[in-house]
Amino acid sequence: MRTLKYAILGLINRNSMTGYDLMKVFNLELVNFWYAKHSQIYPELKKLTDDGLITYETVLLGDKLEKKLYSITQEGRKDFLNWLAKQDQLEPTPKDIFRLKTFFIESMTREEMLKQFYYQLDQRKAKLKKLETSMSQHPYSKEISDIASPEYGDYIVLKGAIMREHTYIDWLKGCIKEIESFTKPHF
Amino acid sequence: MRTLKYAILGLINRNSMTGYDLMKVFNLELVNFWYAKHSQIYPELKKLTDDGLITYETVLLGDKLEKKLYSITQEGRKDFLNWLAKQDQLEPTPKDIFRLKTFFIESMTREEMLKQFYYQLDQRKAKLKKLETSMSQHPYSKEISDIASPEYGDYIVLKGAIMREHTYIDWLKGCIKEIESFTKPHF
DNA sequence: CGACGCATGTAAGTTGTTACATGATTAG
DNA sequence: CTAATCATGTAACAACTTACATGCGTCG
Repeated sequence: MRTLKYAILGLINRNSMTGYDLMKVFNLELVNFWYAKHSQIYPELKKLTDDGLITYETVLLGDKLEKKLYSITQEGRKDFLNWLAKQDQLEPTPKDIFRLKTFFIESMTREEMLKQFYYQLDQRKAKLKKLETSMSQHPYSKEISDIASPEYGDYIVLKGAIMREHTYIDWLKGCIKEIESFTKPHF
Repeated sequence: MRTLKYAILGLINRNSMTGYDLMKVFNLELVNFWYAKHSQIYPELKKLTDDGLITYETVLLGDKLEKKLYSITQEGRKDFLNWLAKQDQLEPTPKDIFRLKTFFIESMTREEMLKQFYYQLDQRKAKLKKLETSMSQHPYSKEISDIASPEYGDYIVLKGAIMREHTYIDWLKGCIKEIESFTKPHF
């Protein structure tokens, strides 16, 4: 589906940036729905340049360090907007190792089960806290300005990530409660 | 992480089965958290056999059709249980093309946005309906019998899938409401 | 001057998808 | 008889990860 291609085009369409910038944006801002290592980004940038969807100018940082500042071309923007407007079938449900382990729960002892669930719960809570911190610092959450601004996109996906994390936590808590009610019930 | 390996070991640990059976289980029962095509399953079965984690006996279906019925070995079970008990760090958040498109929402017109969101909503509702049908037919939902049965694992992951789908739908509805309130507000 | 961050790339390997390829069995 | 399902595999490709590899800039 070439999703990385369009993620890169979309970001460069927002602002001209370098491969290094892209890497940071992916792994800090977009990490809740897309990401890529630099080893995947640089070859893709080369490909997109060859295809005429982006161009770059070399910029000096200090005396020697060269960086490539990429901009989108007309053709690139057209390709991106076309992808964006396309209606997609639902993707397959994302894979989830912890849910897979949960499926096999009958092969664990109750202690193991609970240890697993509590460990997940701790980590999920920490993740949620980070997301809520981001939200509290987000400009859009303070003042609903314009639905056509890039900040609005940031804002609603962040809201979605928080909701998703809440639900995962609720599921974990429900499982724990149920398992514990079976562990020490008859007294 | 060799997750496919352990998914296969876990399933064969539950019941001896063929590659074809595995394919069906992945794409019908486990599809909400793991899946694989037959082109990935058959080579993996070969590998696991070579590594002594599973064995097979050839069974005839009719006069000629040979199928390989795989069973787990002691070594395989040990490997599987070891994986199951291992505490994992949180995986990276699953990728989601629709959330990515939502992030780029400022490059869409309001009509396009809404068209996208409503289309997603329809599909998600249909998916939820299917999940709820599965749940209503699930033996465990009728009579909470034993937490140590395989059905319990089935049941709680299905419950989790329903919760996840509900939340996705709530998010979509929230976005639609917000966008519509901006589309026709000042009259 | 040392640590950390900026900056860009390649190589090897794993995982997963799509397509190619074949043939038997069963239900209507 | 024919379509759907059962059954097993390989080949080519795409996507992604981990490791290798190098060098500059800045802050303390």
